Amino acid sequence: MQKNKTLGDYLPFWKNLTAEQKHLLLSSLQERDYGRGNIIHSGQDDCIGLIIVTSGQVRVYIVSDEGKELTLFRLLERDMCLFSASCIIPSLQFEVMVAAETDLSLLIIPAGVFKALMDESAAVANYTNALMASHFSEVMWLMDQILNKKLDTRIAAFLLEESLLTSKPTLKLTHEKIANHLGSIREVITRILRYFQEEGLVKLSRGSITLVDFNRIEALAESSRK
Amino acid sequence: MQKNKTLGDYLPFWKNLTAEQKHLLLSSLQERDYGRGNIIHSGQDDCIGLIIVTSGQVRVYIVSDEGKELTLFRLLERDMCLFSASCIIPSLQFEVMVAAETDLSLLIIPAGVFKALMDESAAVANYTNALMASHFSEVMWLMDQILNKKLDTRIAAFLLEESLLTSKPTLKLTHEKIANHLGSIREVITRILRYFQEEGLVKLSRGSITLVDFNRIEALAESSRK
DNA sequence: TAATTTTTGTAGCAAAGTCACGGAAGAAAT
DNA sequence: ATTTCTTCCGTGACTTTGCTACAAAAATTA
Repeated sequence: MQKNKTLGDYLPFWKNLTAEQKHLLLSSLQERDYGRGNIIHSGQDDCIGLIIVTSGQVRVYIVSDEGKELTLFRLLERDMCLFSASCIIPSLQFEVMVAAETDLSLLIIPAGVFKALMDESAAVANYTNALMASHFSEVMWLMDQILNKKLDTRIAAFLLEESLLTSKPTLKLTHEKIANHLGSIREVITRILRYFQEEGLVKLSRGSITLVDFNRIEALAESSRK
Repeated sequence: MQKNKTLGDYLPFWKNLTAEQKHLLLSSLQERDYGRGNIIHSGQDDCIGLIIVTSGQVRVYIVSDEGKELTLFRLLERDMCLFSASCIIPSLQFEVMVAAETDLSLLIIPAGVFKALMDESAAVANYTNALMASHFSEVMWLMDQILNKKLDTRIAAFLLEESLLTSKPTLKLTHEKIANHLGSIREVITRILRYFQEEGLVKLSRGSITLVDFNRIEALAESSRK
């Protein structure tokens, strides 16, 4: 890969860097591939660095003491994430998991290198700011969903999102996985999907869900989105 | 007030500023007082600037479409908050409310001034970063509470926090206000407080709650804190 | 004192989470 | 090909929390 060209493409602050800084970034930059399901980052101590998704799909989520999960957001191509470099921002005090949802490739800027750049360059620091703010905004949106929306609408929205990501009407998903995304539990998802099926919205079978009546699913999801 | 001395005291990045920057800050700095219950900041458009609490107590919270509230965190003396200056970080895309919980005094750094400093100074930008990260961390802690803890333990913890803040065992609080803090609803709070009273944890009367059995309240709250 | 507002109580139902178990579908092993 | 095993799903009974609606009690104001 032509790292030089690529990086300038990914990083809005690239043009504000000195030649030395660019060189430092390029020479320390790592490329790494992960297989579907692999953990990229786990908890506070882990600090591989800032990641940039070049292909594939990443899931950022939290896990409670009892093992209940909740997806905070996903990263697609060109997205970046700070949480895998939480050690460079000491006041970021919470545990997140970052995992590969598909086979994927990342660029990794080592934590130490990025920290150095942040300390030197206001442009880098401000970009970091914007990045964290956008993650923060997604989490606040999620907070509103959890507190104020009914689960059926959230499931409907999630199913649509999935079929959009995979471009298929049939999703290879277990009820458990849906529960893990939405911060709910398997039994409740089963219950509601069953109801969806009775209503003719979806067709269920072991390990897969086929969206049948897109319009009505969308109508349901709408009331969660607004 | 000796603004000079004070500001250097409040802002960790003060020593990294140039003389001009210090002057800019000092000359633009505002001092403002708010009465208990006043709204300091409301929603996206409002952008008075970065606030520093010099005395009193601030509540930062969100309000849903249906009017349900949830306290994100509080600010005490010496605390700072970015949300009243969300316009300087365009990717901060959510609506928060900031209100005076007691009579209080603030220092206000106008948004434009702070933005200019952030753009010039990596130290300021990085401090902003740290500030946002610590707010973010508090919200993530809250997310865990909401998703994974039972309401009775959250109420117990909240009552203790209140009695710590006011240094009194009798709290002047309505059930409604507690609900607004915890993102719940009045009836449920009433129900659980009633149960607390039956168990001899608290003594209730209109508009006030007296903590009776601190030990058992703490024991309950413990299971939410860990 | 009467009228009004605020706060609390309560009942009944709905939604979501928890617990416990069983059974079915598919994969792996023999 | 049959058995074993694992993963996934279905279900019922129960708890917790939220929602709706209404009423009573306490404080405030007129």
